[in-house]
Amino acid sequence: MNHKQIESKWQKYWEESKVFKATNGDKKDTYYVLVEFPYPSGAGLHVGHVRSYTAQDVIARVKRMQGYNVLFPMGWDAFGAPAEQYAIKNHIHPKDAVKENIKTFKGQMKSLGFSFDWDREFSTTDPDYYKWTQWQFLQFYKHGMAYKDTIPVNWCPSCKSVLSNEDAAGGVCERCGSRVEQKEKSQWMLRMSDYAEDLLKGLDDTNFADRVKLGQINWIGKSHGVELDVDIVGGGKFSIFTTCIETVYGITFFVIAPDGKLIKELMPRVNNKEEVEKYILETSKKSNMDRTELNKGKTGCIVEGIRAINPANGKEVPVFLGDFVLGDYGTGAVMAVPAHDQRDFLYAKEHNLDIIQVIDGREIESSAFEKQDYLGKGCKLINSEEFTGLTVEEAKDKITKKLVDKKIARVVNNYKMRDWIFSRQRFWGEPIPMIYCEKCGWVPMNEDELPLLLPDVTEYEPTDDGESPLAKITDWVNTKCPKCGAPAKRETDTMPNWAGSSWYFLRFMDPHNDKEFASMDAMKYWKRVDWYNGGMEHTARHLLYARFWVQFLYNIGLAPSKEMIWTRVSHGMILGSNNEKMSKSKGNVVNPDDIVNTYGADTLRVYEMFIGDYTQDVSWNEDSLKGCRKFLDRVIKIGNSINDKDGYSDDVLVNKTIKKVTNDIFSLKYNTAVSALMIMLNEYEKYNDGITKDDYRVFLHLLNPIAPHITEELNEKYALGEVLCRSNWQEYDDSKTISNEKMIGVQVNGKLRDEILISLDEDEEEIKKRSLECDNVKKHIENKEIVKIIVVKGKIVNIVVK
RNA sequence: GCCUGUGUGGUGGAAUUGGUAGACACGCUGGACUCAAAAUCCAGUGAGCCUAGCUCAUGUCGGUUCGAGUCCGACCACAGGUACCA
Repeated sequence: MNHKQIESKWQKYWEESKVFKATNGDKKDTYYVLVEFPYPSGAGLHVGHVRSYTAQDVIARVKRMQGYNVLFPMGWDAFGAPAEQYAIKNHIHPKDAVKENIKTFKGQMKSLGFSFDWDREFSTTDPDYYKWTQWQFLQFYKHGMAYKDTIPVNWCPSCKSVLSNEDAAGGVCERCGSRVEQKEKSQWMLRMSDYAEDLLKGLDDTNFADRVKLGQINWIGKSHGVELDVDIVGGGKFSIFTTCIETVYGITFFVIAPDGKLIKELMPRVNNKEEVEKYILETSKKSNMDRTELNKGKTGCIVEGIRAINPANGKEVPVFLGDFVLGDYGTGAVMAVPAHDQRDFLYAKEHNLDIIQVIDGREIESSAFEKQDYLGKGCKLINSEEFTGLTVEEAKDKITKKLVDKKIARVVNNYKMRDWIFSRQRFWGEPIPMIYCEKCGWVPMNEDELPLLLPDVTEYEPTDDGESPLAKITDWVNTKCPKCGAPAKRETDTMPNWAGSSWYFLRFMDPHNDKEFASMDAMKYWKRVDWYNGGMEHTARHLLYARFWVQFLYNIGLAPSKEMIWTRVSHGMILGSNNEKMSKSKGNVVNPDDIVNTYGADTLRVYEMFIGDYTQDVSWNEDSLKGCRKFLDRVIKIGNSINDKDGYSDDVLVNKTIKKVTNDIFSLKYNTAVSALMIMLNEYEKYNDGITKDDYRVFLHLLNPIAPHITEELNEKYALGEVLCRSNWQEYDDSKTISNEKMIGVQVNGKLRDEILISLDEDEEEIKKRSLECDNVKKHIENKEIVKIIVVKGKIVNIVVK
């Protein structure tokens, strides 16, 4: 059989008959299968894409056959740096490059037979789409959720350009190799930290895999502790946050962030201004990498003239600057207890500061006695006035209560998750629809003027001072203030790549709506994404952004529920045959087109499902691929052995396989679903007088979601029944999934010695008796006392002897 | 360092969740067909030994149990994420 012919025949049928079209309002139950829409790069579809798309396609196809109205859409996440880089190099408008790439991707996807509803396709770069991304940004702004702030960004002094964290990996500019510095820049921010608690709680209303939930929980990084006010000698105060209030009597100094607001306020009172300012400058030149990797916990500088009072015991201690304290986490200041925190310990040693032990348990000569070592071990406090002698756990409560009662402390939660930096100094992104007026400040564009289109230009390089390329286009930048009409300027930053992908799944529910981003009716109809698949690398950030976006829309009445993604699963990567990530430079890239040409789309699909555990990484293996082609050839061949009998040749085999394939598909065990089908075929091949039409039909049907072309063709060729993709999924009779007879093992003292054939309704005493009669069992129990005989129904017999 | 995941034949991987370890497939070996090769088909394939059988085997060392790849404790290795988060 010619796979190319068959594939194009059925692909044409699916396209023309619109079997995969999802209609809003259909009375059937809905099921929304989503796979992360790809970034259409110039390299074309990767075999890794094929893995997850096939898996989701299988789910979508089975759900359709099970009678659901299935939404299985596809689109393009096409804004972002790679297209812009390509445009800079080749002087092509990114829009044109994207168009080309989409064409390639779409062709490749069609050649693989994915059952997407192409009528709902869109790209994040379509003005009809990004109009609504901009509109939603305006809602964030209008609800006080978007604000401008000056924050440090990665800056390459030689390229004169702002770099993303990815481009500044290792503290070095990816393009020129210079050291990256931190530069203050005014950026749009979204108040995501306001949603930290809701994002944490919302996880209970999802069915995400545990490792995905954990990823989210860790990223949000909640810690429970105490915020404590600290008086400064001579007036004034600041606050610190701690999770270890039990160590408060061990404070020997405080450390404040060099990049925080506090030191700026204190500056007039500082005696060693020069030294302090030098240290602040040094810190600003370091990237985050330098701050964390180099001189761990040791650099710092005393702030002379400022001394603070330990609120627990009134003792006066010095204040330092240290770049390990971050200006934007907690309060930007910490209490230092060198006896019980390793970082404080190193700092104290470096700067010759006192170390006071307050928790008993072990000596602290060479390292700090930290909370992971003393918590829950019944350790007691020392050197802590009235709290001395209490256990750590008791002291935690009592010290907190005392300080809270004195109104100098508050019990609070802190989160690692920060606000979302929403500005990029790039050309190829959604323009932020804000206008700056000298008189009125930042003014949002009128909603009815959206979309704010990206201008057509030929230069995409950022400006010398790190502004977006849009800043150079004065025609575009200069406009009028929507409020007062005075001359004003547009925001020239664009949105991050994450913006468009934070709500695309809602748009798929109602993709052609020109009145709203999606109607409430459409969103209520589809309810949620039932099954979402994507890469592990997106389970933290993308998923968090998307959930935040939905929760915000829900809170302002524009989404039907707070969590709109139910199940989220992640696939493992496909590595090259040398077990390394596929990349051009390593020469281990496999192009799916070549495989489809040589072996056929069905072979590639079967192979990618069979290759191994779906959630784990696997490496490419051409030999194994050939084995899958061989399997399909045997599927074709066995059609020649159809006899004219009715029914199934083996009821148990059929029912068992239907059950296994169905269950495995919905528990991500595609590999064992395929193997169950291989076993079924192996059995069929053993029949002396061929297989029945029913045997063949049920087999083809079960294989259909994975290998849709060849199975439809064979089903048609032998006139076995209705087109498979329109047929009801096979049901099984659970009572027929197990045969009445079974071979079970007979053990003596846990070691297998023989086997007996039993029937499932056989009496236990009878089984015991027959077990003892086995020749090999007799040998092993000879001259021994039988202690007991354990019979596990339908599984095993174990004879315990002494 | 911390978090997460993974360690099973020559290879990819199974194992009904504590019950016959190695399903299924690849590879390899032998055979059939062929002038020959490819393709296809058949048989074998964890290691070892005193080979009707026995012993050892799921990263290492202990433990629980009639019985452990699976549970518990300690450790080792690899991969990914994260990083001075107070």
